[in-house]
Amino acid sequence: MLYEPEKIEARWRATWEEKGLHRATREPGRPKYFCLDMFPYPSGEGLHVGHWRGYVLSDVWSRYMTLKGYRVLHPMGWDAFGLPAENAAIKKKIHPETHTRAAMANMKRQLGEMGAMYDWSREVNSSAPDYYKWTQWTFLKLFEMGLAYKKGAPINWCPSCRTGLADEEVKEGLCERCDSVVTKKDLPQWFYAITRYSQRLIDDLEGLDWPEKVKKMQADWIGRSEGAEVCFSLEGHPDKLWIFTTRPDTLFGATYMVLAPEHPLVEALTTPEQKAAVEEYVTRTRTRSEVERQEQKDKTGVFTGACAINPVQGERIPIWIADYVLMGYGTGAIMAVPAHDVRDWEFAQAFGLPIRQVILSPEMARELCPGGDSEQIAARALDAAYQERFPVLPLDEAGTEPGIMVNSGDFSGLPSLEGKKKVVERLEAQGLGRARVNYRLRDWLVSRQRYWGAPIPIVYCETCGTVPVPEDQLPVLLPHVESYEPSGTGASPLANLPEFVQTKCPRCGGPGRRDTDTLSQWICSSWYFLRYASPDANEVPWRREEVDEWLPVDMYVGGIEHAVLHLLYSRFYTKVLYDLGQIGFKEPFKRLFNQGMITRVGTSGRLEKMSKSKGNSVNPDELVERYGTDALRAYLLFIGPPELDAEWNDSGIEGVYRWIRRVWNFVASGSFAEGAETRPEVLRLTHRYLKKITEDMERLHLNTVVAALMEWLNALSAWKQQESAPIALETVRTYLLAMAPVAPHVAEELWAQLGGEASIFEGGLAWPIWEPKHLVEDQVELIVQFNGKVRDRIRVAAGASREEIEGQVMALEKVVSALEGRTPRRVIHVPGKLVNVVLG
RNA sequence: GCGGGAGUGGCGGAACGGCAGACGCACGGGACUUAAAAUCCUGCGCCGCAAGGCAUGAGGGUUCGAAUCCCUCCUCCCGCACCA
Repeated sequence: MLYEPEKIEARWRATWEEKGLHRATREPGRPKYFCLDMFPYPSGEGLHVGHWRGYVLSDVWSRYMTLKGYRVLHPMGWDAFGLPAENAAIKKKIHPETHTRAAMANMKRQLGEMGAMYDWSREVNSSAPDYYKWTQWTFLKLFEMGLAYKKGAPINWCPSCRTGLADEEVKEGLCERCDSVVTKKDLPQWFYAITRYSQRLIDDLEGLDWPEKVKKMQADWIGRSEGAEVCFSLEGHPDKLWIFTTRPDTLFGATYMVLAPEHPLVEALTTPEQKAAVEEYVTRTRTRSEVERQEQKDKTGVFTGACAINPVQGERIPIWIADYVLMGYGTGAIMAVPAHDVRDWEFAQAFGLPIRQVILSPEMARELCPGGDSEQIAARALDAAYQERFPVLPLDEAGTEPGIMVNSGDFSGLPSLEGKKKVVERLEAQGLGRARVNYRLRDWLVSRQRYWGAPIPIVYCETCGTVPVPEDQLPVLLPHVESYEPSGTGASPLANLPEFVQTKCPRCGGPGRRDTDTLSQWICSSWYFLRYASPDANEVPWRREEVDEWLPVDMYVGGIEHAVLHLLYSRFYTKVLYDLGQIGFKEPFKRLFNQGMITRVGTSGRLEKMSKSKGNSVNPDELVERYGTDALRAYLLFIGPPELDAEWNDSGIEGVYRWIRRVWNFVASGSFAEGAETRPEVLRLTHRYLKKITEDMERLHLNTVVAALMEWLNALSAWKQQESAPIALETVRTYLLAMAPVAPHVAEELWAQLGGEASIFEGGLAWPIWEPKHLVEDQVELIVQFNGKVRDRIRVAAGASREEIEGQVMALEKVVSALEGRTPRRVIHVPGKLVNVVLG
């Protein structure tokens, strides 16, 4: 019988579906396992083998966990609302709704052919009213908590996507989706106050079984930094100027101040003589994009004409404005210490401002006091400070390292770390400062000026103001429109629909206008994993007992591109819902796995991430037709370590296809003995590979799992050929179980051919366990080395003593001739592995 | 600039203090075939007829023993990038 995958694969998938084999069920006594893929957006271009990689990985893992006896929830759904889906539709000039429906159907067919054990009864679709009703509900919950607010501010604007963007969606000044240069635009927008969760989002990273890289990317993005706020009074002006610094120990070295050009005090402070220059600079800054700012890193700025008073020694220092100080961070103002900050140094150099050293680095201290111990160094530094030797040593760059405070009044002589605390203490006592922690994270901009999304459930009423749509009036349906292209004016396409916009105020019944923006797709995907627990719930977003049953997600598989977008937002949402008492856990994803990309040389001639637009995509449909799904699955595992990128090789799949066919022929052509395996050699072989495969599975080293399956088959084939006695059926069945997660269709078929009545996946706890007793050998081979180089090998009895073995080694012909009568300097004996004879 | 990851045959990779190159791809030789495909057997890091020597980006170090640990450097990839 020939191996013809097309004849068995569809049949088994139909059988699995009929039996409801992949339905996740509640069943007391068996532990649950939630294995989740990041849900895709329906693209119309379908899936390429790069997409398959992650899905195959999670499916192999789900099937393995099933065989280990877990009740596995492995669902799939569609991130169907939002920019990616809408842009895909616009590109094809098809209405997003029509396009999305067709794309989902095609992708669902492809996912079906993959043979993944998805529980399709739980499919979710974020663009369906019964889903986005609850997306809107989450918005209302955040609104009630005061976490959703509207503010007018210059926002990130993508002129190509014609919508506002969150900071996380801007990469190096370019739009994350379309690479256009992001500009600034003044638009009132909805924000989520994610910054209130900054510290918790950092703290809870610790317990997560995630790649360290992703945890670090999140921690860096949130960007905690400890320092102090310091109050400067202003000369001839009643207001105070608050600044944030991480280096209060350098306060004596502040030689000028800088305000962000947007700082509220700029106008009031600027003197008449400087007014024109300052206004010109402010206007210029406002029109520059992030990219322009990044390209031109030379420091620019203008003097305001005003001066501030240093709170520690009363010195007058000039106040400048410059765009290297950002309004969005800290207080939007800094004290500049050019001697100890590289940016301030550059600015001072550019504008000829004074540089005063107030920290003596350990190297300089040594130079001033050669050969001295640390006390002498400190004393010498003190001496230098008291004598007001200024600067202590000529600086040729900013010294940012900690050291000893000098030129700092009675703080001189303190190590800078201690000085930080002392300076803050004194400022606090005088009411002129306080310790303070700042975060780099900004609040999350969630409104989009686009059509294809969940409408924001808010009504504006002239008498009641901003009124949330009551829960029982949800969903606010997205109207079907003919013209859905973004306007680009900042108004969403929905603003052109009077029948949508004009409504009644839910509070007073008077005339009201609906909010016409839609919610970012990142909101739809910030809670979808909860919906899988109760996809059919109508009256609630999810049933508490079902969420408690299945969540949190035990294993989450997806690309690293979501390291700070989706994963940060989902963690925030989970914490908010926890605070609301809606769920009982604080982190959504216990374990995270980022699969590597599949790359291939594209039209550009370079090795790039696979995608249709780069002309390097490989369609799985054709490969499935030619080699079958099982071969493609196995090849995507075999291609390399799953966490690393891998280059697609067109002929690489041949190897795994041949392996599967050899398994087929091995089983189909064989006559096997009934009952258990008795020969220790075959048992040893079986358990050796079982051990290797189980251990590699646990570590997710799926490439070596496939390699071990190949080796195991090669060994069994060789054994079958050379021995007259047939191999036991049990041995073959064990092999099929071990290969089942990788190649489920062929394993299932051969299992049935060997008389299996139920599905190979139905056993529960069917994963074969390796047993140490079968691995024991009576003889072991040891390597014999001279000076660490392999020169010979010997077989010794497994229980042989050290003396026996070394005696045997010393008697070896090669050893005798190498020694030439001398005594070895040393003999290293690693039991079970080697004997290393160290010659003189 | 700062931070992280990676450099092993013609190629993908394995080993992660103890036999470097498992398992495959490609390629060479052979069997079967009228022939081809498929399949099977066999060879395959480099130098050398061989014995042997040399080999894990480069150089140093630790160790009886280093692809693996440490230091310096080079190259590539990724993240962040005026966040005070």
